[in-house]
Amino acid sequence: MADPLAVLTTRLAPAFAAVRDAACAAVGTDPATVPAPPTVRRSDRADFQADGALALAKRLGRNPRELAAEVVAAADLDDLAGELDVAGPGFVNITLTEDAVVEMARRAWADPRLDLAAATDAGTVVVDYSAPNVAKEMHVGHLRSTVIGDALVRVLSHLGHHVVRENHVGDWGTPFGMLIEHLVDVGEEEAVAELSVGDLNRFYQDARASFDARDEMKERARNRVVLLQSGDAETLRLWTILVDQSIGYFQTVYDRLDVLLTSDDIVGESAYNDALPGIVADLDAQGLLVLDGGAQCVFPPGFTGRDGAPQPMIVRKGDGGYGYAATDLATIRHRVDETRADRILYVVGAPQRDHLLMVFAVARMAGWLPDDVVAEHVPFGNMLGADRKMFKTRTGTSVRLVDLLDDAVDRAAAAITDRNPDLVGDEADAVARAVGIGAIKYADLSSDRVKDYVLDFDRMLAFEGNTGPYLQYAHARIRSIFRRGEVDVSDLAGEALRIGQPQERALAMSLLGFEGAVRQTAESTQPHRLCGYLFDLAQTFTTFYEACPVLKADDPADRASRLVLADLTARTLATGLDLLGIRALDRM
RNA sequence: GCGCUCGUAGCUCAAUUGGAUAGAGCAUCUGACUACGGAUCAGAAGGUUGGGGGUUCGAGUCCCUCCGAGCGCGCCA
Repeated sequence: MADPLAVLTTRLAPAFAAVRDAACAAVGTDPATVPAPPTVRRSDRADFQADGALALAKRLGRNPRELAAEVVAAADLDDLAGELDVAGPGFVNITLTEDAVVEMARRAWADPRLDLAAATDAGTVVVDYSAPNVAKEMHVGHLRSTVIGDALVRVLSHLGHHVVRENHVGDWGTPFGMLIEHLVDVGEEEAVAELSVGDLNRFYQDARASFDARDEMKERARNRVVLLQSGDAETLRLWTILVDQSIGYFQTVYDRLDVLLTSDDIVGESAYNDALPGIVADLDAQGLLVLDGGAQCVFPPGFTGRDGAPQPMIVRKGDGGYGYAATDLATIRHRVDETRADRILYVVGAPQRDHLLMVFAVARMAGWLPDDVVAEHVPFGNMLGADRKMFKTRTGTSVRLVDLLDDAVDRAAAAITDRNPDLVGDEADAVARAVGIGAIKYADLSSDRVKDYVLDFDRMLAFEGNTGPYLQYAHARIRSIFRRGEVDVSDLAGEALRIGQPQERALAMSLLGFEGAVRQTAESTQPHRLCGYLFDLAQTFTTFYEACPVLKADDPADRASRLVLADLTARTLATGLDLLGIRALDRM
């Protein structure tokens, strides 16, 4: 394992346990009730610090420095670290030996996976994300769910989890009466032509306008919904046209976005239709169903509404139709019983929080969501315009996602011809796409997802600062070293690694942080952690590169060692970018 | 009215989930190098973490309370 955090945690655990046991024996406390994790973290004062003695001292009413000293005496880290120090109120400071750093970095370099260990608790994780609506344009709101979900899928997969992607597209409900009737009005060929080129906004708005303007249309739409729900063959055929055309269009967006989603991942709301009566029946059988105001509801405890009254979750509406809560419950049931999920992530906007918590609560009450299955809302904030309000066009409509992507790629293309005129033709186009799309995605991933963020093309496309282009540039620059030096990486296999210079050591230490960053990203479901790590790594590399000549090193052994560090840096950046769904470039 | 989320340098954001002296990038200022990709590096300056109180060895982080912004709260999904 190339993760010093994990290694040190494992190696220090016995010492902390021994100190805990002795201290407990002295005061007659049951050691089993006193946890004693070392809690190792990076430190400014040393390579790492172990904080465990502080918590232990508090729990047992002891002097933390004393306990820390006992830990130091009991610990055996001679092969990894020099002298351990007790510092401050009771930290144990740890500095790795040069040999230990070299050994771990070498192992990472020699391994295609960068020596990143698989998760010990690998299980099945369902990630529910993207979820556009049939016959409706994808807008910037879908960007966040799609991009964040995709990054989490990649990170979890890389850690060895069995990840099941699910795109819960909105392909059912009352709007389809209106949409199908509009399809009939414009004619199938015309509608297909409109939808296949991705003009979903116009189709939907025309349908809406027609619906709003004509009572006759409202009547037809109502009847059509009934036909749809009763399984009328002709209606289903028309509905399928809408669904297929939309899914085809969504796929073109996913391909442009470089996300993993395919049509195989689509499990529309309609897929659960047959399960809905059973949901209601089973809730009723369990005595959880309450008829209230004509609707069939469940009242999970702890949820209150406007006037402090209990908040209902409507599973079946007064008109007999099923609410989306019913579909969500059926979805959970399926994911637990059939998919055998251990963890279910919902990458859904923050406003849905209460709804999802209620669904989870009801699913637990009904026994469909066992205690050992984790259901987690992964909320995110809004993309805002320059005015700090919801990102909209001047006319107040939502911005088409594809227009946003076009804009980013155009700007990236301009920036690239400006900076590197040698890059032309297909390669220039490919680079512009990778940089433009990467910039958008990185901007979305690099700040804490629960917060709103302001869309700013100039900033996200800047080649300085915590941006996608900066990381892509850092990678390309390293690759150019190998091109210019005509270095064959495989020739470096037997070379010793040297980290005598502080910048060399700092780079090696940064490289060893990769596994921890990936793991932390998975646990917190916060991709910005990985972004922050990669940015720090890139900065550490440029500092190294400035101070330590690589191709021009005086000593051939230094040159070889630095090439290894450079190659490992490039591969770590490339792997990290890949986990974010962003392309690494060899030239730009 | 109730609830949720957010508030950190002039600007855009971090802070390993309660750890040591709150860190980066823009922008500003001072230096370095006739450049292994200058799309650079070294450094300076910039903070009462919205205000106030509390919890403890230790708080940007947890609790209470104000202020401000956004979003939810029965038959749309």
